[in-house]
Amino acid sequence: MANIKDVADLARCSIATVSRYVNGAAPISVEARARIEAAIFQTGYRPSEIGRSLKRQATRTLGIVVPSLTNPVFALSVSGFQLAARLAGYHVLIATSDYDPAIEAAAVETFLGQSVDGLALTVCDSFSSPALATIDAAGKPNVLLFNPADQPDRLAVTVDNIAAARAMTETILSRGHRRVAFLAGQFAASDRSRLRYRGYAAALAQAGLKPPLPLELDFLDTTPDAALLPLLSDDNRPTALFCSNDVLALGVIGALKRFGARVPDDMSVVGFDGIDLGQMVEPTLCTVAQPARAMGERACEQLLNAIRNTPVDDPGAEHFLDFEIHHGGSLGPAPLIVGPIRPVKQLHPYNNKQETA
Amino acid sequence: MANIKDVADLARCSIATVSRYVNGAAPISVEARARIEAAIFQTGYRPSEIGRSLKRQATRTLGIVVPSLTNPVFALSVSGFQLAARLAGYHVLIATSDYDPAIEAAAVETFLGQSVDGLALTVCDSFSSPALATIDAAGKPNVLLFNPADQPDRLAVTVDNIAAARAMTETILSRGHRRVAFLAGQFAASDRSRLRYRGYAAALAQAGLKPPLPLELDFLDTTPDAALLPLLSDDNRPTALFCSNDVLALGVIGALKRFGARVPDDMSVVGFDGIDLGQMVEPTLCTVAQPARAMGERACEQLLNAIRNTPVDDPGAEHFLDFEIHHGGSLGPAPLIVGPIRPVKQLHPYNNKQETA
DNA sequence: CTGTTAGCGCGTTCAT
DNA sequence: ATGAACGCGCTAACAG
Repeated sequence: MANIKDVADLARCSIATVSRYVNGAAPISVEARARIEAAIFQTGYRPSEIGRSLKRQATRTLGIVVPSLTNPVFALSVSGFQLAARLAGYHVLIATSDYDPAIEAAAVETFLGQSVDGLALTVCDSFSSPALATIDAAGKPNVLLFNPADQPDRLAVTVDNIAAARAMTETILSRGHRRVAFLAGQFAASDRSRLRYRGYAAALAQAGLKPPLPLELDFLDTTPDAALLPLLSDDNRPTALFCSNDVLALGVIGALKRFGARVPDDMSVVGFDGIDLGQMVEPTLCTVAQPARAMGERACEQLLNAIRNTPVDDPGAEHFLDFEIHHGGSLGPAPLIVGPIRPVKQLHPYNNKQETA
Repeated sequence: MANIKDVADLARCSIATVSRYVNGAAPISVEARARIEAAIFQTGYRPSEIGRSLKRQATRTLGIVVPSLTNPVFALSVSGFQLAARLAGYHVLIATSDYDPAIEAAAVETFLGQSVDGLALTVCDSFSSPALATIDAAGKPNVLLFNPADQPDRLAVTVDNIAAARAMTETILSRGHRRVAFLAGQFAASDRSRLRYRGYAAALAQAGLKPPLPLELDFLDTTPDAALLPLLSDDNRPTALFCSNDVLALGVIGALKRFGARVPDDMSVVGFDGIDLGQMVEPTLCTVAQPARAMGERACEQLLNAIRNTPVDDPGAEHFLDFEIHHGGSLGPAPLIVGPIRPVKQLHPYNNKQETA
């Protein structure tokens, strides 16, 4: 790989002149300019960002850590973050934590070692995050994405999860449902899930109903069928299920269909996130949508402000974006007669390899 | 941010000793070791990867560019790539091209400037990719992911798209279908789509059928409903639709349901990719599954081999992984009576904002 | 307009 | 076992 000296030698000038040309930092004589251009073309020279970073003491690189890339809501937020970063001339390093605080912390260590200029992260629990502590100790600009702010001066881009879940629960209740269960995928590992449960519980309480405990479904490689069975086969089964995210909700709807239950006639199901695929299925998924892409973009802007120390009206405040209730077909009126739901087909895992071609 | 000299001063030793301690490169006296450890703890010192990279002339960083992160098949492959890289002690830079060859090329420029040690990429068309040309010119180790190899000595991790599409088409034909259409999302911008069409066309031809031209559906912010109308409302409409990817297939199934058509009774639909969500909906999506996560991992391994110049039995060969036909419920037998399909509801876009909370 | 030089953080060679 | 010194690629301050 050619370096600046190779170009300078070939162009018969000093490296300073080449640098000035590359950065447009000062006027260059036409002859020198021509020789430099030729030399750059000949050598295929490309300035080394790592050399630049060393000198500049800044990398123009941001880090972002999310629980996973396979949940569309995170993929979308990363996408927005990346776009905003690129428009501002920044690069992005991405890490996934797999909902593990230890991996979170390791990713942060990595990023600090890489000298990123700032860091966005969606952690499991912002109030007890070793990763966040590490960043603070290092004094790196940072912003939370989806998580609530754990300190008054913490930057955070999120929606009001409690209010959102409360609004959604009220919507469910308005359709006549009185037995509503809350299902969570990663309850222990997600402060969002817990906030949403609080909103749900508050709405139920206000309606004079006693909120049941959340049902935690930790299904990864299998269907949620087995875990749902006790809940569904009860004589006093719920008539509506509030799932803490859309991926979970779609899985639950699949299970219900396999059980021979109709959605929403026999059981209503709602989700949270507003992923695109929820609007592509029938019935469409009733959910509370977060503007995930915009949130990623906003997080990036906030972070860049912090890095550049841009004065803002309301520094270090929690940044709430609006959510939207999507009235999909998966939420219907409470059924008049309710019976237990039991499997009619044999349970089977998702990844059923039925034939190899 | 503390640097190695700060630590050395505090520990009353030279930077060389600190370096040796940090890298475990040579034995250190117990007293010095203790002082260094204390100093590191006190200062919060973290070795600068950028300093190391400058010295080492290698960054232990890989780049990967994919069309988008919001298509689960790419998100999954990136996830696998990332995992394999981390296990090998490498970091990963990710870029998305949005199916634009110019952005692809720009991403490659960026990565080269960042001095990544190697590059994995899913390009629009490997046979006419400026990005690929740039990498070759720079002599950077690289591997194609999902794309076919454009040269004999190109590393590529893919499935045999032609054979896969052919097998799937034969499966469709075996159910009695005689009019099968091919729908592509990004036909022009995806060499995979075109290969799959070739496999499809070959299977039809072998069955004595004339393959119709592919129908290109470039729907991003709207439903495919309008674009499908001419095809579906024809008296001689197809009885099965081969979609070039799963996201497209799910969108098409949604459109059919909105039209009041039943899948698979009135129309069969199959996809390509094998995304998880395809198995969560009812009917489950019949598709040919690629091991996307494993492909990402394999691509990473191949790339690392190339970087380390590991001798391999079959260097620079196209690397085919096995695909699998997933027999989902969306493929049924050809209907006995076939009538045109026309909309029963009003068309509406996906992102119908029905209420704001 | 151009060249010389110092120094960013680090690993390493060569002494000791 | 330890330290001094160089250089990786680059930019900026200074000198001309």
